[in-house]
Amino acid sequence: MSPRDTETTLTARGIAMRARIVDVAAGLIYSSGVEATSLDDVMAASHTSKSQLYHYFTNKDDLVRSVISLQAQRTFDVHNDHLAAVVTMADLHLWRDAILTMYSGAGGSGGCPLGSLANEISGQSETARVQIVAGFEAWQSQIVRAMRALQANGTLDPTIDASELAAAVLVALQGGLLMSKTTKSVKPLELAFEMAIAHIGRYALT
Amino acid sequence: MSPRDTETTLTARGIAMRARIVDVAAGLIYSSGVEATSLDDVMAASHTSKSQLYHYFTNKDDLVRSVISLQAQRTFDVHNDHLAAVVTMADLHLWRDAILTMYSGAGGSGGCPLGSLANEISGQSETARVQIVAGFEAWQSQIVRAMRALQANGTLDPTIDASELAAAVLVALQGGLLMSKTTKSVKPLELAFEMAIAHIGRYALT
DNA sequence: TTATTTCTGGACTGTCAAGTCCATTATCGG
DNA sequence: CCGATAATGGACTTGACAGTCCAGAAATAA
Repeated sequence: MSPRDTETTLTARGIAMRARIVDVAAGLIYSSGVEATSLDDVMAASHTSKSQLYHYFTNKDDLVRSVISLQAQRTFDVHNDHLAAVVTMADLHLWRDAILTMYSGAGGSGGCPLGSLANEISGQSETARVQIVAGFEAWQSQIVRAMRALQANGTLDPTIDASELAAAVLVALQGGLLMSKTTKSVKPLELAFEMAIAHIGRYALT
Repeated sequence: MSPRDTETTLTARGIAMRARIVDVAAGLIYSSGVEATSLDDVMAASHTSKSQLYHYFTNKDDLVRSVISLQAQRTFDVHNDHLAAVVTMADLHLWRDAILTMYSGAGGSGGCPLGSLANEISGQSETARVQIVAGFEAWQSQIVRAMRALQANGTLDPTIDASELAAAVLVALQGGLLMSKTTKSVKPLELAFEMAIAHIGRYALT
């Protein structure tokens, strides 16, 4: 899948080096954006040379693609830890609390890694856009699974569209994360969760 | 307020020229972002020369500040047309329909001009961030006014915090606009409105 | 050991972008 | 009409950045 595959074979050391570069690049891009992050920045922060970057990646776009994959995976993992075992409405609040703590603890939210990328390059690169949409869909499918679980055990109205409900929840979170990043306050994200969970609660069976 | 003020005085022609440059720059930045829009791009699209840009603006940041002001004002005006005279819940649906039509008509949403700017530069320039936050607050105050109107005429529970409710609505819209831009579909924005209005509806008095 | 391949260092190139400078043309006030 | 000032054209400088190239170090397999 990756352009690298046809070039060389990576050793264990190479795999680790590559992962470190992607990790560092993801951090820089998260805080400064794709355009504002130069390869020189990545080199300096990861203590690597230009040859290394072009040994592991065909160009900057390739590196960015890897960063998107990493952020999508990380996002998936974080939410999966809390959404996978949802059986009651209270579990949704636990999920909310965990995410809220995570973002407030990190000294003011820096926004959603995936959302930031979406905003910046979904209009520039179609392949990147598709890749990010896939990340969102994976995330959304986790929420769908949680909704279906609630429907299955009689907590939630089984006639409503779990997919649309999940999409709305994701929309709320994205808005909350963007506004929290902008206002440097966790409040918007809190309001987003409250609204999203209340939205789900509208279809709760007593 | 603007850095230009201390330099020269603008004639009517100069004011028009300056406005045209800001307008063109706003369009380019809206579709490509701040970093990806060069002054050469602005020159080409507005048929101006470099001297003109530096005659009307001290530097690129100054131009960007003007673009932010313009977009904040435009956003304010668009929503004001529909929110200023809200007296019933049905008026909120008219507002939703108008905005939805506006974004779907433009061949796939390009996102919120203010939200896109917020995402890209709120982490880079503190002054820009503050300026954008002010734009959001003005927008939010329109929603607050609409909520207060509904509370005043007995449509909405007067004990709830109109400010928090408005903030949640704004969060939903931002999320919807971002997701619509990313997925190239109006659906997320529709879901955002539906959720936001339902959220308001929870506090409606029968 | 030795041949082969991966991995790394860093100098170098070409391009593009921001910002400067100066000359020239339009416009305005008196 | 005529100085002063605003408005414009465009060449030029400087720096940053993506991408190239080649030489050498390290590891791997036989």
